[in-house]
Amino acid sequence: MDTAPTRKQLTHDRIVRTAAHAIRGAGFAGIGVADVMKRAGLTHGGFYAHFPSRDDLLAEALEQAGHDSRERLKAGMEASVAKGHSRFRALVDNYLADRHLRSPDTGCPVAALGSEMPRQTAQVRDAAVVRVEALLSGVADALGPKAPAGAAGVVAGQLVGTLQLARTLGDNARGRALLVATRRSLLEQFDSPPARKR
Amino acid sequence: MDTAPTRKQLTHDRIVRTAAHAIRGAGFAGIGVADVMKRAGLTHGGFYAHFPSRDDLLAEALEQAGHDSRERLKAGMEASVAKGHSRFRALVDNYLADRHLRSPDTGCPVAALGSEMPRQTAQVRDAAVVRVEALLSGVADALGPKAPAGAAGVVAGQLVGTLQLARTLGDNARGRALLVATRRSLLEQFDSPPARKR
DNA sequence: TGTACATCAGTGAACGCGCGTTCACTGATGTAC
DNA sequence: TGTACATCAGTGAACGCGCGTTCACTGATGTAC
Repeated sequence: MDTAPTRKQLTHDRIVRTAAHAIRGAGFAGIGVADVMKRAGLTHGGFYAHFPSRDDLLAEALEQAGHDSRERLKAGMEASVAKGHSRFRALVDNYLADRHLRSPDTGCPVAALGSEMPRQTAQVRDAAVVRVEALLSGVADALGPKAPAGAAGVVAGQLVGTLQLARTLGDNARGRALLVATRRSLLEQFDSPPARKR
Repeated sequence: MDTAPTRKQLTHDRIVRTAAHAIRGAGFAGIGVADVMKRAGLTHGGFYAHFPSRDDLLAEALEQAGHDSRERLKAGMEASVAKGHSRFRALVDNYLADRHLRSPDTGCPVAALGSEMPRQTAQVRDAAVVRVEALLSGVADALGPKAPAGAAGVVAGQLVGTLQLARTLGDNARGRALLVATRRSLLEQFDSPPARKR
């Protein structure tokens, strides 16, 4: 039987969740042990009772961020599908939503950390690869079984890159125009019939 | 008349060029003043005779990286065009070349730093926006005047995102497969006749 | 062409600060009887 | 139900280190006569 979580496990979870937001908001390099502990309502001294090293936290936080973000995306997609849109359109509209421009700390960690991932330690990089794989499988799932081989990778790259460029341009007309153009392009290229009949 | 560069200007340039490689290889957060000065063959004390602050160096280095990378891309594209490929195909083949996977420090700074850009100080962010604009105009140029509106943004996002994902997966079969699939997809979607008649 | 001096570019020691990590400790929680 | 003790989770001071930045200085370069 699953035992109830201990006090320590609850605290551990709280730290990881805090860090999962922090890395997406400030980058791997932008967060410190003391800062995360403080935000979790603790003092930094207790950190090493929970994690062997800062890198262990980064790896766990990355995983948590992936789960958070996936959950959020799923919920948004279900709402879109309920409105009659294809799963692919639901994915594209939700991933490239204007809202996602503003709040990187609750969004996709691959978009928030993409360019930093190849530079991390082996441990963190491994967790990053798992996140990329999860994104690819999520996209493949939304594309459906009839999509051409390699389409998931193409679409994932497009989603991640466009969101980053749009965030760099800013939460303004130019950034949003980039999102709009990319949503349209992806739907034209990859959307399956169900959504076409408007 | 253009005066010959002073010794100081030459040194300044050397520091900027060194930093232009360093930021692409290690990220904005991954390089320090002392480190860059050492790599440029100097001691760190002299730094502030050249730059008001570290951020000033980052902004200049970003600009330099953009110029470097654009020059390199142009040269590669000219070779491809000489072989009879369209300008767009030349862009795609060169930007998403396997070689680009391995050497981020000589490649496109937008791909190398994309996810870190929105988090920088206003000064560095401004330089980043200029880099994104330069990428967009380079892509628009390769697409030619008949391309649909917004296509440059779509293609730029695709190039940047795919390269990042491929780098995260690694310089191996999986990373390269992502590049191959994206090259094919971009050519199918956006390439103009000249290159089609193989 | 040679000397005297001013300017310049780069050196290296020092600063305060925040980082990741360690550790002796305290007070709360849980267990034994 | 109540007391005694062991275990546990979190505290806070301290560590060595490297960071960005400052500054008094030195030695090389350039200019004046």
